[in-house]
Amino acid sequence: MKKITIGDVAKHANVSKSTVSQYLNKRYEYMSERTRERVAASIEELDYRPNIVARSLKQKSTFTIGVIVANILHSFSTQIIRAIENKFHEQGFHIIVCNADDEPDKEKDYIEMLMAKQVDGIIIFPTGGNVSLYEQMKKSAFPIVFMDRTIEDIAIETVVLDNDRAAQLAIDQFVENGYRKIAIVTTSIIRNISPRLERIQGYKNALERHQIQVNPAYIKTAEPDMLYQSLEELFVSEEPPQAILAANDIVLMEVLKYIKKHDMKIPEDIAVIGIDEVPFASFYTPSLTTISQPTIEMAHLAVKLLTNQINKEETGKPSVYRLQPTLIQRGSC
Amino acid sequence: MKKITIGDVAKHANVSKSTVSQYLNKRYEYMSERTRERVAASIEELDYRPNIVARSLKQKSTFTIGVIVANILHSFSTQIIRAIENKFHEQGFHIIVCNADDEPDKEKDYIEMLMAKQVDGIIIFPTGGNVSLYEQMKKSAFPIVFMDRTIEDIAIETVVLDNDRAAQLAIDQFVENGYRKIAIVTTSIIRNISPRLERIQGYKNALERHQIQVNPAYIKTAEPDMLYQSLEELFVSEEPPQAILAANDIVLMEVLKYIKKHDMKIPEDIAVIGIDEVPFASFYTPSLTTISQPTIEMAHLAVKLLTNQINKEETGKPSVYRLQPTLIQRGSC
DNA sequence: CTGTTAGCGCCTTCAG
DNA sequence: CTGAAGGCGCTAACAG
Repeated sequence: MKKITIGDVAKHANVSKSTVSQYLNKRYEYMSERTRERVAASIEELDYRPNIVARSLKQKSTFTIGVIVANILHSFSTQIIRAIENKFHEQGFHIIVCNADDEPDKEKDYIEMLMAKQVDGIIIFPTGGNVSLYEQMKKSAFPIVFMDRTIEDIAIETVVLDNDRAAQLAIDQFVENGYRKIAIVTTSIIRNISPRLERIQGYKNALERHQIQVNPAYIKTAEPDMLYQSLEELFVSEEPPQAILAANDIVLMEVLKYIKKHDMKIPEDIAVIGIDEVPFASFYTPSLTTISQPTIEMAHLAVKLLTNQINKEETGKPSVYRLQPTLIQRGSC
Repeated sequence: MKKITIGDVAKHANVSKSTVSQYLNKRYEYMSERTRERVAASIEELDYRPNIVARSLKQKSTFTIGVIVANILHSFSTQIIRAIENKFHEQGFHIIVCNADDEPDKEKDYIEMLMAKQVDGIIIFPTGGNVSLYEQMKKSAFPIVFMDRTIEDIAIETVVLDNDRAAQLAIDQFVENGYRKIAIVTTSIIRNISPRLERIQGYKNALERHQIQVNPAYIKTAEPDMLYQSLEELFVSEEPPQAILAANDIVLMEVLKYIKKHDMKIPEDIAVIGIDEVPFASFYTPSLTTISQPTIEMAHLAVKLLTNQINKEETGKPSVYRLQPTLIQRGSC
């Protein structure tokens, strides 16, 4: 099964390779009607398929985009990926998805691999552990946009949620419903991941605004497998909270597990709000109040920004885009 | 920002391009210690990155695999993709994921695109709508393995669940718990998608085995957005079922929505078992009994089969691999 | 041990 | 309108 090439088609159609190439690129002005038909027929007959690798080598564009997510286990990542893929597919681009697993080393490998593969651009949920690499990419004008997390002091276009506001929306909702002992729990902040920090800050800001004293014991951060223990600490304390803000979907699920295990009632024993929409929110019992991210918009914006960079369309706009979350009121608060 | 190439490195290090190439391919026997160091230094200094596209053109291998899922909305797809990605990543392969959205035309486009991109192989959840294309690929010895669905009369290696057994496990569980009026609901079978057919068949087989009459009204199939209506028909009938087998995760969620909306109690009013494990199964109230697919094993097997094909290792083994499901007993039945 | 030489398959001037 | 020629960046003989 020898691969058939443009040369074979040319021979078969009795024209030169360049004519076939013209045909492939739809430059029909450059050939007679008859030639065109002959070429078309030969392509059909030989079942010829152009080799995109060869074309890419020549044209310096692979029509492929890399997407590196920090952690694919978040439903947010999955949703964003889906939306990005849809959008790029419309434009004839493929995407390669990589999961850095929150490990800067993996992230570095992926970035280098993707660049070696000559992808036309990268959308990345940065771990934050490769600042000098980011800078280098930026300097070499490689198209890149950050998603979900901001990295300080780097002028790279970034699309994130207004995390402060997300937390405040949740706290407002709690306070409106009469809760004052409110905890927030989130996954580990040892690497200063911006959305987590910002959500905690938003939590504090909101409490202050409502003149509620911030109780440090009500702020819990831990790796996913330590979350159960953190919750235990929260609830066996002298003054357990009456409400919990789960700062992302993974935390939310851990919270729900804990609550079920200890036979507590939502919202009577404990009210909960989760940031990130989860597929079961609407039919869980009780239904779950959540703060949802505008994933589609975020994805589309990121795609747009990246596309502009690829096409070298200059934009004088600001570099960090914060999109607005929405409170979806349901039954858990 | 000119791209720097192997030639630049060669010049900088005062050696020939081929020596640099040798170095890149770790054939250090072919050069002196000093040369090696010089090359290494130059690469470092120039921040050189090999161009994989050029290499691929020469070597006829892109170290990239295409994965086309029929419908990415199924959690099963996501799980499989994750496992496939992990496995291939170990071997230095990238994967490109495509979502055919259950549309044969999209599937066709993707297959052609991936082949044009010279991927080394494809794993595909076939829609079933492109038989002649499948055959053609098979004939040209292009590495390919099917997943999740069987296609008749095509000798392509296929990894699927033992769907008959999956349904039987569920029915056995229902019957053991005293249920006899058991319904099955699944997504549309107009395109003869094998797992759906097989699950229905397994359902029938099990009922027969238990000497329960098969009631056609208890077998419902519909597109996702028509599922609600199908459930309505099921429950407003003269003799509503006491138990429902949800044949996949999407159906399960619709069932749970319906049940919640109508304030029914699980399992008192209606028992339910779902095929496919869902993330909230363990902490839903009640916890959900499910039939889980061995996703990791399935993915690894598919990867292995594909890898063998890529390496042209002949296997005389059978062509359809049916892996075993597991019943996870919880509280919904 | 190192350099020279041909391509891989395609695209793109540039003559004819 | 069509064809010849060169080159994208890298690899792989094959000489030296």
